[in-house]
Amino acid sequence: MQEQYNPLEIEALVQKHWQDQKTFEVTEDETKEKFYCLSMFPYPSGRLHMGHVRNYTIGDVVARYQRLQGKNVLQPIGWDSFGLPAENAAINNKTSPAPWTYENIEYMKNQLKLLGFGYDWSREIATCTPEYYRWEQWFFTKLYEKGLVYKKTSSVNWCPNDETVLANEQVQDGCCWRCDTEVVQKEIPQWFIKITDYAEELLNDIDTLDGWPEQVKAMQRNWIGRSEGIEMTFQVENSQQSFDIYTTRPDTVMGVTYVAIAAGHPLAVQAAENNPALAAFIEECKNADTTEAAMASMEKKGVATGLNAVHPISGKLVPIWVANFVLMNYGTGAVMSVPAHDQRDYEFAKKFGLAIEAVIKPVDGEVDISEQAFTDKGVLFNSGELDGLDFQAAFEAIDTKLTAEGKGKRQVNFRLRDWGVSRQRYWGAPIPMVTLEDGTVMPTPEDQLPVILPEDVVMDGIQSPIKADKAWAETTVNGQTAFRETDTFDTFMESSWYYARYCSPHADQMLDPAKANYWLPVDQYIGGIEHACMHLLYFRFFHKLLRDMDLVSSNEPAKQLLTQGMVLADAYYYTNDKGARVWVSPLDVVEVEKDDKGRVTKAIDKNGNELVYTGMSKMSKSKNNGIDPQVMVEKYGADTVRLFMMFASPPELTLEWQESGVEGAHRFIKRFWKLASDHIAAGTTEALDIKALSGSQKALRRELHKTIAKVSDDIGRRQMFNTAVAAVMELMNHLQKAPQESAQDRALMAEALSAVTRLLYPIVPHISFNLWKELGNNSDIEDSRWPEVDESALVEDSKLIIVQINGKLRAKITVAADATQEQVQALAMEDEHVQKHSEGLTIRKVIYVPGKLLNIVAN
RNA sequence: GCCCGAGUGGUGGAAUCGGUAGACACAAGGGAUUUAAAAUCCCUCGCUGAAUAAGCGUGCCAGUUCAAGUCUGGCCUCGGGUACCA
Repeated sequence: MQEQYNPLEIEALVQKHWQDQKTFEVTEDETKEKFYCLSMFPYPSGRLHMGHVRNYTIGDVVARYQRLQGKNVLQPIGWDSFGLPAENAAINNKTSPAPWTYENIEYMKNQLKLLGFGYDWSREIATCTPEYYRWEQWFFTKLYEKGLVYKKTSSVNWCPNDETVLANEQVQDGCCWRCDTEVVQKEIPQWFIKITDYAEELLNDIDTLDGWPEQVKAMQRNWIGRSEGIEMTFQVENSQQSFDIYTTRPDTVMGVTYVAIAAGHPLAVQAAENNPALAAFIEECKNADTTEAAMASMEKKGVATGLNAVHPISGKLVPIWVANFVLMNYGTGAVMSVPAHDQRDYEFAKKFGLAIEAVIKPVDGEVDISEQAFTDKGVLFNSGELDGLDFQAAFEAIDTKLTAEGKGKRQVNFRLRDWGVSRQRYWGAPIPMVTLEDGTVMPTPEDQLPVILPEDVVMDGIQSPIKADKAWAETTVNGQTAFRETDTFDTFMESSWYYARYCSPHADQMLDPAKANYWLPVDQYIGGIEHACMHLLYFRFFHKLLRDMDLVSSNEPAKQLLTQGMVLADAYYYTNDKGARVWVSPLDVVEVEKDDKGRVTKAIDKNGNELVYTGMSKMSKSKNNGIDPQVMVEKYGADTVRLFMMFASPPELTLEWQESGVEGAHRFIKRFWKLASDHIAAGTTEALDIKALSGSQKALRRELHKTIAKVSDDIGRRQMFNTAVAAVMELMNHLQKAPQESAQDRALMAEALSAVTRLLYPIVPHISFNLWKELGNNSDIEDSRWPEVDESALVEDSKLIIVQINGKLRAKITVAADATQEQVQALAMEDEHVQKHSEGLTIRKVIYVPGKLLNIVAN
């Protein structure tokens, strides 16, 4: 074996071996326990970034660990290849989205292979191919037949100059990013899937997701947002018209002093006919940014309609206002306003001089609303026959009264809204719906599926090619001329079921239920925390839809979920002669001076510019601080990059890219290589005789087996790969110092190297593959088993006890493993520091944590 | 705004169920080896302090406890999401 560690040579050979042997191709095998390990598939943006490397290294570590547990491990990969960036890139590069996407896939596929991920490449899928999206189209038509799909108008960002729909991302400060024209909201018909029909189940089943982080479950619960309240009807004064409102605080209803309706509400539109000020306000609201964040933080504005509503209980008249914070397409488009008990209503009432009437007071006190609203629950007053009731009693009483009078009813509401899947873009799966000449709207007949998206198109940068080409939409259905839908699906559609398609990627149906039920649910899913609500909810929703179509039998798609943090890097800039900041890649920084605390005081780039260091920030194009994984792999090898990624921080936290840390990881691998190669060069070893070991040999073997136990727990249960690596580093420090004089010294080293090779295998598979063979094993490390802990090696005959006086550390004493509390306490009292600090004090209490700690409480 | 996280030495982080704060690394400083350099190896390394004495120390302010980085309440700062970026 070579004395010098040469990663690029080893890695190429091992990768070729895996490819030739199809090491990671798997089939259903009922004799083995299965393990489905899935990382969120990448968008083929061009090159792999460090976020991908982190995500896929975590997945590969889990998959390889599980394989050594003897499981039948499926680890697939594919491409989430529809989406907006391809359209922008196509326009910039004067090409079309399809070739740009396919070239990126080829390039990134090679990059994944260079990192040595153990994927079953025979299952690779790309969502932009008709072989994939045809089944999505088919599934959508089935959902339509089941009544889970409907069409309604909904607003989109509209650029009046380009006459095109813009994504939220394409709206900057309320203007079009391309032409800077002010963006307006436009109502257009769009397709929706009834995710709200599954809201209750999606919420309840969160409780079954034991392997999901509490953080994600909490976010999903809040996102679905179940609430119990009362929907009640307000009559319009002197009119047959009425409108509904929903409230979760019916106890405050007697404090309603006005109602607010959305600008798009029919009553508002009607009232505006003879009210130019109101009409102008409604027009203004149309152009407002409708994202939730913008809605919540904008200035609250309103205009009175001049109409009054009749309070459903008191019969009093309250004014109807149009307010910019009430949304037409959320809830009923109208809200009751109780300024005394809702802070937003309070501020609105103060601003516009509306009445504020307190009707709730604390159980044991008076209510003070001179500064702000009183929003806690309490006891009703100023509420006629409801006076004295608490929240729950008031809720019941109001429900009973309104139900009897037909003016309202108890209702459960969800914050969750139905899923709008229509996009007015080209690079997506065409929505398989047609409109016949006679106006009938229906799904594309099954024998006309897939509706293929033409790939040979010219992008004009404004209109979708399938909208521009009028001939594309024309077809014949039921003997009539028909026109295809030219909108495409939201790309969340593709990413909602790819995990299931991987189980039978070439099936001539959406999925093969037998295969899907062998592999599903996913045992470990890994991806970014940013997907907590949207993707991960659609993913769960689709699984339930598949179940209700008898395609899968489980209720949830993934048992265990790991959400990894972002990757950050140093960012530097200098200011050029025009006063603009020029961001310099950390790789181009050639000279860094640090003070004696290690803080950056000066940095110079390769062109001699003096730089300003701004600390760590998310790797991004704008700060030019993205580190290309490929450059790092070429410099240090894939194993080093993988090791650094796993060691630098726990998977859920952000990771800071430090090249010095990468060098540290590289040094460790070289030490590992040298330890093994020195051992191998010294010749064969004899069998280990456990009974014959000396005290120091026993101690070393205890370290080895403690490490095996720790790494198994860290990787298998805790998913703390950083501490697993630290534990092996610690062991390696011991091994390097261990004498290699006797035959048993060498036998112990052989046991240790065999174990360490397998402990590190999931993280650094190439070097481990190589050393495993060099250590004399005939079969591949992939066919080996994870090392086992020898419990007898862990037994210790003495223990370290921490001695505290009044909770402060005063001594550390070593006692026999079977020492009693009395013996420990007696030994502790002999200690010089313990005596000094307890002098003149009376012992009040002694707390003993067996084998760990003794705390003497004295004064 | 709302929902969810995070905050520990010069730096990344460790402390798993309330029990030694700083494992393992990086950086820095010192030394060995070398003609020299690289590589490698050894030592020091939270703060104050002469100290292997003592005190202080986990974003801030309170609290619970024999004991708090960890639990409770209230803040501050940073990050993710907020329904058409993926």
